[in-house]
Amino acid sequence: MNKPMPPDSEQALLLRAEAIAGLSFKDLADNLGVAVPSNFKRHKGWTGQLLETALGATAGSKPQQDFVQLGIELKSLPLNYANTPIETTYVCYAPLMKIAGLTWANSNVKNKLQKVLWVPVQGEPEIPIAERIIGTPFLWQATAQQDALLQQDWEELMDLIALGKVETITARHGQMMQLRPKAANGRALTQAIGEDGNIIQTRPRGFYLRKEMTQMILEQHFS
DNA sequence: AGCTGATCATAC
DNA sequence: GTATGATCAGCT
Repeated sequence: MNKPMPPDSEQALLLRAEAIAGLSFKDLADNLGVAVPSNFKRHKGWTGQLLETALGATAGSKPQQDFVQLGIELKSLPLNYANTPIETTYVCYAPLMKIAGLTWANSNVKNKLQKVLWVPVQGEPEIPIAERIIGTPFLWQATAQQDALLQQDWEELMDLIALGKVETITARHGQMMQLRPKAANGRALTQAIGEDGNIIQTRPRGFYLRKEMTQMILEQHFS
C-alpha cells in the first residue's frame, strides 16, 4: 500500500497527478489496497475517493477545498468516447438561510472554484470500471468570462432563494451552473426562506456545473 | 437520448 | 442534518 501524505506544493500535487495518468482504476486501486466495485450504483463517489487517496487529500466532510493550504479543489471529470463530460459536476451545498451579506466574491462556490485540479477519467458505461483509464490532469482557474458567467448564475439563483422562491427553482435555471436537490433521499429536509419571508422546510440543494461549463474548461486546455 | 430530480455511501 | 464524493434512473 502507498497512501501518500498531502503534497506540500502545487507542483508536487501536479506531479503526483501526472504520475497516475495512464493507470487503470484497477492499477491504482491495487496500489492503494482498495477494492474495485463492479458498478457505481452503491459506490457513486468511488472515483473521487480513489483520486483523493492517491493524491494525499485529507478525507473529510469539511466545506473547503481538498488541499486547503494550496487553495486547490480536486475534481474527477468522467468523459465518454467523444471526450465530452458524462455528468454535471457537484460544487457545494447551497445556503438557503441567513444569506444576508453573501456575495459572489465571498461565496462558497467562488471559493471552491478558485483553483481546480481536474482529473479527466474514462466514464463510458461500456468500459468496465476496473479498466477505465485515468487521464491527463490539469489545473484550472476561471477566466474573466467564465467567472462572469458563474457569477450571473449564482446571483440569479441566490436572488430567488433570498426572495423566498427556492421552490420555484428548477435545474433549468442558470446557463453554466444549476441548482438541484442534494440529499440522501427525498425525505431529507432543511430550512429555507418561504414566500412570505417565513421559514419553510424544503429539500437541501446543491450547486452543479453544467456539462457545457466543464466542456468549455476542457476545450480551453486540450485544443 | 438527455436531462432533471432522486439517490447512495460515508464522516461527524 | 450538513457536507463530502458523485451517479442513478424515470420522465419527457
